[in-house]
This record gives sequence, C-alpha cells and structure tokens, in this order.
Amino acid sequence: MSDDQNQEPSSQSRLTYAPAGEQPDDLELDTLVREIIGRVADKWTMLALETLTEHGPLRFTRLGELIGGVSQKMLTKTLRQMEADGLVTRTVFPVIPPRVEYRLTELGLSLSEAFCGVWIWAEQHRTTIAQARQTFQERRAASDA
Amino acid sequence: MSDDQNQEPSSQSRLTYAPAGEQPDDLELDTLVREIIGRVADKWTMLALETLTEHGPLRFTRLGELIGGVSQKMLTKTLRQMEADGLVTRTVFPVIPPRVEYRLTELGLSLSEAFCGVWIWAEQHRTTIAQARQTFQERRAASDA
DNA sequence: TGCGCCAGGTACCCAAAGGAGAGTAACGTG
DNA sequence: CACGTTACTCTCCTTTGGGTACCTGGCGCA
Repeated sequence: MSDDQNQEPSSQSRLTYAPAGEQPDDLELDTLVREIIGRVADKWTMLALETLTEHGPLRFTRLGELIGGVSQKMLTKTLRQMEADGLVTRTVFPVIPPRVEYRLTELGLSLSEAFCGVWIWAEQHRTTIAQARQTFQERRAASDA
Repeated sequence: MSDDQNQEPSSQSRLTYAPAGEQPDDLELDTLVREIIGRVADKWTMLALETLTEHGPLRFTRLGELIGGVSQKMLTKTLRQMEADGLVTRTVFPVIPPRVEYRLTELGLSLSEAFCGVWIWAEQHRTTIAQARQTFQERRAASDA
C-alpha cells in the first residue's frame, strides 16, 4: 500500500477522526447532507413540524402551547430557522394585537412525511427500548459489584 | 370545556408554554416518545447508525474514521448510549491490542430503516433548501436596508 | 391613565455539548 | 527498554443550548 495519500504526519495527535478518503464531490455532497441532517434532526424542529402537520397553520402562542415545554426564545429561534430553510412560511397580519401565522410549506410537509417513519418506530419500540435500558443498567450494576 | 384544570393564575409570567390539556395517559406516552426521539434524533447517533448500516460491523477507530469529524469522546458517548438503548452490541475481544466490535441489533437496523426516508429527503431536497436559504438571506438583507 | 393583549427582542445566566490533549493498560517488536 | 498499538478515560477549555425575566408597540377597555 502506498501511503502518499495519507497526509497525517504522525498517526497520533489526531483525536478527531478526519473523514476517510472519498471522492471530493461525494464528500461535498455528504457534507451538505450532514449539515442539513444536523439542522432538521433537532428536537424543537421535529416537534414543531409534527404539531403543524397535525393541527394545520397555527399562530405563535398556540403553537407554543401545543408543542409544550418550549420557551418563547427557542420557539422563535426554531421557527426562524425553519423559515430560513423553507420549511414554513411566516405570515404577519397587520392588525392589533399582532397576528402571525405559521404554515408548513410543501418542503416542510415532505420532511414531516419522511420523519413519520421515525415517530412510528419510536411508538412501536418504546417498550423494547425501555427493556433494553433496564437490562443495560442491571448488567452495569452487576459488573460494578 | 371546564377550565378547572387550568391552574395558571395570571396568563402572563409563564414564558415557557406548558403542554396544552391532554388525557394523562396520552401525555405519558407522548412524553416517552418525545424522550426517545430526543435521543435517537441526534447527529452522531444518526451518522453512526447509517455508517454501521452501510459497512456492517466495525471496530471503534474504523467507525470513527468512516463517520468523520467525530471526536473519540463523542464517539464513545454515542456508542454507549446506543448500546444502552439496545441499538448496537459491543463485543470486546480479549486480545492485545484490544479489539472492540460494534454491530447493529435488529432494533438498530429497524431504526436505520425508519431514518432512511429522512436521508433520502435530505439528498433530494438539498438544492431546494440551499435556494431557500439564499432567498431568505437576500430578503433579510433587503429589509435591513 | 393605566393595564392587558400578542409576538416577539434583548440581556443575563447556567448547564450541557463537544473539542484538544494527555494518560493508561498490556503486550509485541526493534 | 523504549516505542507502537487500540480503545478508551480524564481533565481543561470554549461554544452552544436553553431558561428567566424585562422591554416594546398600538389599541380597546375600565
């Protein structure tokens, strides 16, 4: 094996693994996909997505109530990000008191559908997971003793 | 609807929205599912899941290389959590130097399949998202001016 | 005239996420 | 006898996530 492609001088001192060799265009695509995954695979994003899918267009406060346990700050931040990514539209009605409506776009709806499988998985396997955690705890407790 | 369950005294001063009224058992299930989602919908978990699905059983360092950009610390933490949730098995071969193999369980594989739709979604819509971000930035720059 | 309404913005703060680097065990090889 | 090997753990540090609280604006209402 020629190691001329391997540009790490000493095999040590690299504690964060660099991506293993790939074609540059594949790597580029991969990076982009990862970045997207990192953004949409967010707790609040997923919850907002699901809530909007279930209840249709909602205004700010109502959406917060339905999601539950979210602070204004995070709700605002999450919705701004989703808006930036084109997952929701934000419509401001110039009335007093203000009224802002959040509505899923086609893109947002398609993501919601893609995530649907994960929700179903979580519901179906929750008991299995709970059980796995139980046995894992017990085994660790046993190995500690 | 009776609001005798609604114990907020003044509608103000509650900046984090409490979950809107639901049946207690539904709420319990919901909490559990949310907790699961919060754990599996993690960046490193998803990447590890996908890597193990694509490459089959892997040992620690190789898995880190294939995932790319992950530190040992996070890799260890992620794998421990996945093990605790029953998504992977961790097999230690008592040899020198140590050899540890990580392998997806049936549960892990099923989750991977559930996530598959999200990966496909991300790949399919990446240009749309990039475009949405572009226009969002431009609109914000325009409104600033 | 002053409070409440909705949808935030902003400042302050703490906790968790996560990276960098060193250390470790136990053996094989030079 | 020192070095490399793997799969970690540990400490130190910075960054981010996220909660609490206080502020605005314009109108209706008491």
